[in-house]
Amino acid sequence: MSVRTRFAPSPTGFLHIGGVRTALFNWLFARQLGGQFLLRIDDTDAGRNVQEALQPILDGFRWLGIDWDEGPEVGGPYGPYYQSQRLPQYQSAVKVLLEKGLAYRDFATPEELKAEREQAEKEKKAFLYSRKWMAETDEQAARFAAEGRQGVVRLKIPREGQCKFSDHVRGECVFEWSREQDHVIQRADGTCLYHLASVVDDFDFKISHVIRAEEHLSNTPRQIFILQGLGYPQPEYAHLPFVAEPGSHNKLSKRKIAQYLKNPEFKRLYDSGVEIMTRMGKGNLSADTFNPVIVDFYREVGYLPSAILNYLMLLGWSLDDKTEDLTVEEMIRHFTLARVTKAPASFDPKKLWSFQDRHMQKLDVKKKVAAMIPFLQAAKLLPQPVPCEVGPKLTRIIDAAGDRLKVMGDILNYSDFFFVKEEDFLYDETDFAKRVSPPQSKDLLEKFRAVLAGMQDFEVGPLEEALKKFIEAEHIKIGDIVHTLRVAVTGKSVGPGVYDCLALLGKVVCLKRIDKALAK
RNA sequence: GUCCCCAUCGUCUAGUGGCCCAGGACCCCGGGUUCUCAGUCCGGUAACAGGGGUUCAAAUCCCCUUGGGGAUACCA
Repeated sequence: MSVRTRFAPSPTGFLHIGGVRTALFNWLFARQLGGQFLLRIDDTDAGRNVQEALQPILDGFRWLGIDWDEGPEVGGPYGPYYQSQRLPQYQSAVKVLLEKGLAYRDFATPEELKAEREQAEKEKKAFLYSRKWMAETDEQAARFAAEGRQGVVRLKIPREGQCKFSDHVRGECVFEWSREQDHVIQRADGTCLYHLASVVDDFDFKISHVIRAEEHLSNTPRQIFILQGLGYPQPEYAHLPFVAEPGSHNKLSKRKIAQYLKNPEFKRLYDSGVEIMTRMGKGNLSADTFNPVIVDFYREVGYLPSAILNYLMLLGWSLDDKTEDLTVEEMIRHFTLARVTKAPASFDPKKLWSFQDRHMQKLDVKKKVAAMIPFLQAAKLLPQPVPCEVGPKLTRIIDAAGDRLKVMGDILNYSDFFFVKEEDFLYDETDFAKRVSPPQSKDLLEKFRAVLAGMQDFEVGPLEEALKKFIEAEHIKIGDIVHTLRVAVTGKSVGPGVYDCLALLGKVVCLKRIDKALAK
């Protein structure tokens, strides 16, 4: 039988980082074994705008390179893949269970149930429904209905014995049937509940391995009861520990974003993203849709999908005692359920940052150029379409900026002065006051301007040579002139090497800006 | 409350009875290199939750305690 795994997002409007980790493990597992990975949409209670709320999730997966063989937008032989469109399948499964006596119609009111529950609590006993309003025959049902009661369908869970199953992460699991409730599988209005739907879907989609978050571990017995009742084969199970909040073992939640922003490291990551967005004129952001718990954040700011995947993979999984960096191909090759950790792992923004850093360092310049152009365009530093001479120039700029570019959006921090029109060129006032304003700085700048003006070959090598000669002649240290020079031509004190800046700016622009600085 | 799961540096982890007075990575702290920043190089701090067993030997096995999480919904 071929390996088939699935991930079942509900259309919430955004892709959560913890969900990606679960999806990633499913995807890696299927890809390694040459199987299929599919997406099923849990939209049973979402109502309208499903498509709208689903789009960011699909976009997120596509951006990350997690592709699905069956599901929304790609279809597949076992569809529909939306739970909201599968009610007939669920209802016929309920009918089978009813016919086999493995489920029953129940007419208890919520109040009656609540009373039983409270009674059990008072006696410090585990609650177990008395089945007082259980209708096993049509007559009983009719009698209850005549009283105006609404009927639901419940599972008739055995009250003795054990449910045993094996889990790839947890090992052998044993649960007492007597601890299970007679869970409702169908509401009075005929709609069905998650556990039933999930089991039916997994069977219809021929899912071989159910790889999901550990919160479903204790739901597994009731699902096994359903699938056995339906005569389905049992899939393999693997329950993954969840991704926890930064610095705690609580499950990472999209609702607690405000709280996470109080974490300094999380905040820093967030702020760096906001800064880049602001430069692109997208500054008015809501933390509900733009923050480091949501995948869109990383796409917008220009992270590398491979870095995120690499980080997420090592959250609850390891290859050995030293391997950290893996390409996507290596992830697929090495992944194994047996090496998944049992304890929850907390999300560490700084560590993610360090993966991004290393993946970026290994990335080919050509790819950086292609990826950074849209950022420059969004910040209105480059026109659309891009003039052909920009390619080589941008390549040199990116080379010069080197490892300073941590994310694609960083190009805006290191290259604006290369692209800005002369009339829009501005100085950072603090840097200018410190590095250019002092009279001795201006003197040196003026003298060095003359040297630059006399140069023919305005390239890195000759520029460096000229500057070295200059400091020797003036009996100064390199630091006495280089900072002044940098601020004069780039407007700020931080950036690529000065010789690179000078050469890339070109003689005309450099002289113009030095004059502007001297006149200021 | 009841049932189930989990527990190694601040964080992610290696460790499946002797190779571990516990290894790697991130962070942090020193120092070298460099025109700034970034990077890079060298070095450092830092953990087996606690208590009982079992064993010649325990981070590793067992029990208890503690702490955290999950399930107990006509949520998914």
